[in-house]
Amino acid sequence: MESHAVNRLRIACRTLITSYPVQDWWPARSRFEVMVGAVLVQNTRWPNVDRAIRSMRNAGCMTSEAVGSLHLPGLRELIRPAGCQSVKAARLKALADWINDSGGIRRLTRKSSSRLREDLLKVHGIGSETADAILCFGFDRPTFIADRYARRWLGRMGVPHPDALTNYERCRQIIGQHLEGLELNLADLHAAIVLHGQSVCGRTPECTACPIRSQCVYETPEST
DNA sequence: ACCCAGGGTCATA
DNA sequence: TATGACCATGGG
Repeated sequence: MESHAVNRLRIACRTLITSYPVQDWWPARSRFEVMVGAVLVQNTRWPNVDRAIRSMRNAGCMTSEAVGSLHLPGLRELIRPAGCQSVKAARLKALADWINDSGGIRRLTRKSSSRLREDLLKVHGIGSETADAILCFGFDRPTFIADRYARRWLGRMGVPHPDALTNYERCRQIIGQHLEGLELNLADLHAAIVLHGQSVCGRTPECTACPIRSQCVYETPEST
């Protein structure tokens, strides 16, 4: 990517972060709760996830030990509001088993980010995006989350590399490289990108109320 | 009565 | 490797 494009991207990132309420965008009381939320939020709206999380809290099941020793039907019932109960209950089980077999979350904290990501991807039900969300918000590791919102937004920013917009891993690699050493809070950036995508740039190409419309490729020169 | 969301897996071609 | 069905609830 050309240098001025990278520079434009960097400025847009900062503008985006300061334009949205990114603090505590991911509400969670523990690392484990972040991980649970990351699984439950797969293809699901947060309000539904919140209900499921609360019901797990109320049942005293918001620990890897509790989830590990809970019967599948019971867990399925607890997380029902988040949808896809059967699938997600099994995934939470797999997650809890992995944590417990690894000697707890404390132990996992010592791993390097790349190793942690590798191991997360081995857990059945945790793909690249969920792994990155857990790394970023659960373990406070700087990680660029190349989800659909991000890729769509990057397209609007005029990111030229075609591979960077279709493939998740490619996007994470390429963009992560470009944001290297920019002192950006990538958790805040992800929050801002999602909030941005959900508010104004989610479905329409026009960015009427968009805080970064001056950098948006859909904002043609003749329309201003 | 649709459509879709802060995805991932599995079965096909 | 690249699509498509499937999971399933709640909100628009």
